[in-house]
Amino acid sequence: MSQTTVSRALNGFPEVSEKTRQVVLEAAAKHNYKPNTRARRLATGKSMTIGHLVSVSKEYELVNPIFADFIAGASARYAQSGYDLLLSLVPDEDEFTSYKELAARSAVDGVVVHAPRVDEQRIAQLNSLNLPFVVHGRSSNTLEKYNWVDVNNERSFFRATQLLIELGHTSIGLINGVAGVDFAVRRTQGYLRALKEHNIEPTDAHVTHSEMTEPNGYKNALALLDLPNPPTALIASSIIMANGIRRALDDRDLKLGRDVSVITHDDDLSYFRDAAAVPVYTATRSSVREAGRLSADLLLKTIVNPGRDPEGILLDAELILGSSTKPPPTR
Amino acid sequence: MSQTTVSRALNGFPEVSEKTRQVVLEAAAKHNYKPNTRARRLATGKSMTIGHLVSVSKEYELVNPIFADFIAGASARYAQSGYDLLLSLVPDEDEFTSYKELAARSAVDGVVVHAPRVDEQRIAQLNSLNLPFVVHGRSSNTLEKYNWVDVNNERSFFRATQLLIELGHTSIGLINGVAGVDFAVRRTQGYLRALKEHNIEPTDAHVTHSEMTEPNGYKNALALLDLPNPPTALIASSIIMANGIRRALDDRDLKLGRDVSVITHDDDLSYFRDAAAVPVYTATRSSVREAGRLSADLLLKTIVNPGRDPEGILLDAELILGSSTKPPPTR
DNA sequence: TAAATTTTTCAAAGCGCTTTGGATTTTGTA
DNA sequence: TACAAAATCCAAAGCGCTTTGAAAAATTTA
Repeated sequence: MSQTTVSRALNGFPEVSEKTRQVVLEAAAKHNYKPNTRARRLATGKSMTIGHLVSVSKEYELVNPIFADFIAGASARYAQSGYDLLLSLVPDEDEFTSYKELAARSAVDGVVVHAPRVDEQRIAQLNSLNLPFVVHGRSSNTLEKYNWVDVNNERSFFRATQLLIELGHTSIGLINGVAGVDFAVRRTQGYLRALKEHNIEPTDAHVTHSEMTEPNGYKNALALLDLPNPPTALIASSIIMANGIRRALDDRDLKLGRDVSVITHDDDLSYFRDAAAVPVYTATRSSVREAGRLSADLLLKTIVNPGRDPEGILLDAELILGSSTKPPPTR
Repeated sequence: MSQTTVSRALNGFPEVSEKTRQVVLEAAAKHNYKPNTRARRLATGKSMTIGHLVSVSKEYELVNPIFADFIAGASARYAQSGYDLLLSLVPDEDEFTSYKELAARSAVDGVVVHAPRVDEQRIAQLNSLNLPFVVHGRSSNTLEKYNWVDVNNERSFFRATQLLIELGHTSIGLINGVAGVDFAVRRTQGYLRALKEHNIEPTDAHVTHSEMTEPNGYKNALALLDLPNPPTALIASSIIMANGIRRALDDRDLKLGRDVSVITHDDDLSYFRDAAAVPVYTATRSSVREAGRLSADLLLKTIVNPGRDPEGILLDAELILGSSTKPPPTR
């Protein structure tokens, strides 16, 4: 039997009879034959690989656990479609160099951009490279067309803030992600809009920005709690920070919910799933794993059909009522 | 100039003069030329790719944040040596199928095995595939030779338990990882050995096994705290569980350290780094990122030199004294 | 200067597949 | 049965590199 026939049988072409296909498939199964990835990729001109570049700040070497869940969602889709996932952690200053290198050596068919900034350069750069990509998040200050999957951060944090105000809180802290990263900016916007709509004067010192680690949640919560007029409620950008906030409250002998209300954004991380009947945290919840799935779908669609117009998918976070929010304590 | 010369110039062969090499390098840099990965891999017969298969329990779809840090450590080494990292999340029941497939289609030059069980099948299977691999952890019940990088779990937990006993605790709970996973078994062994050496009768109900999530830390801590004779100290297998334990103590109006002592294993995760002058948690600390680096080194060495005898690297966790351990409260 | 040696270059083969275009076989129709 | 059409198969080319083995150029030695 010729090589051609075998190749066609395995790749599901119609030019081969069902009978021979069966013979081929059986023989392949028997000898555990799988077409050599390297040869196949060269012959087809496709890499069948999606690149995820996770930028790591050189100084701190942080890897956000959120990536793990996002990638878990995406990975399943890639596998379904026969794609491999190439993961690369790169120092953030030369992330574009890495994209360019991947494109130049034809190592990937598409890439996912994580954590875009408000004024993200990578988007225009990738468009100029002609490498299909999807952004997890958005970039407010760009006119480029691009694929993205994002949560409605502004609206979520508006609602969260509003909820606290309606409970009677007038002094609300925001423990946000790194300044300049798009989602953090939008969250601050939502927070400020809610304050404004209720005629509450915002206080600069009530908003903190940092990597969303547990220690930073702790540190920033302490900073806010130790203010002369401490906020009675805190909004956190990550459930990991919320864990740090709990620790800070502990240190000050304050009780979460009773003394200080907390709302957190909840990415529904698999190791922090808040699935109790009454959730522990009142939260704006949106599964980052689902975002990973959707991003993968979008990217694969774009790769298969390169002419496709870029698309944006906006997810709405649910506002989940838990036991971490109460009216402020009466003095 | 011939293709041969260019190839040799770029790949650093000595047969090309320094002058022509410079010309080639400049031209390549100018046009951002990088040899096509697909063609190069076919020609060389190497995949220049390391596979990380992370098994995901189908039921819960959990992705342990520990992987993120481990992979971060490994990734840097791969990049240095020109290797790509292929990440694949697979349902745990068919993990070997995935290894076999990767090997059959020559997609990777080596793989990393995560979270081996006491009676791990994958090790013998991989040896039979002749695919270089390194295990993060060990497998007690196998006679196979294999590369591994592990922490001295037995000793660490022995020391942790001993410390608590010396502080005066006689009732100590262990909130461990999933039963049957090698590291969890060894930790239990260390814990039991310390109890035995101090003539403390172990109590079955004082040891819990589960995925090391925050909710499980909470749940298991509550279960222990609500026992008729609750332990006065807890040992946790992960700092994420320790966060759950803190929440459980909170719920019972107990103070960490003062009312209940806690020691946790601390993988030095980047989002949970306990770097205060006086660490929050007394902990057995060992950087999982460093383990990732060492694993990568070991694997790359094995790939370059296939005849190499398998090697094991045993890391010793430091016992870090923090503020979460005190003598038991006097009644 | 000529021969021997070393350095530098190159044409061509080959990596293991997919795909093209044509040949062969089978099936359907008159 | 004979022919056209459809189904099935195959030989060979090509994917973009690396590597081999040999040729050409440069250098050294006699």
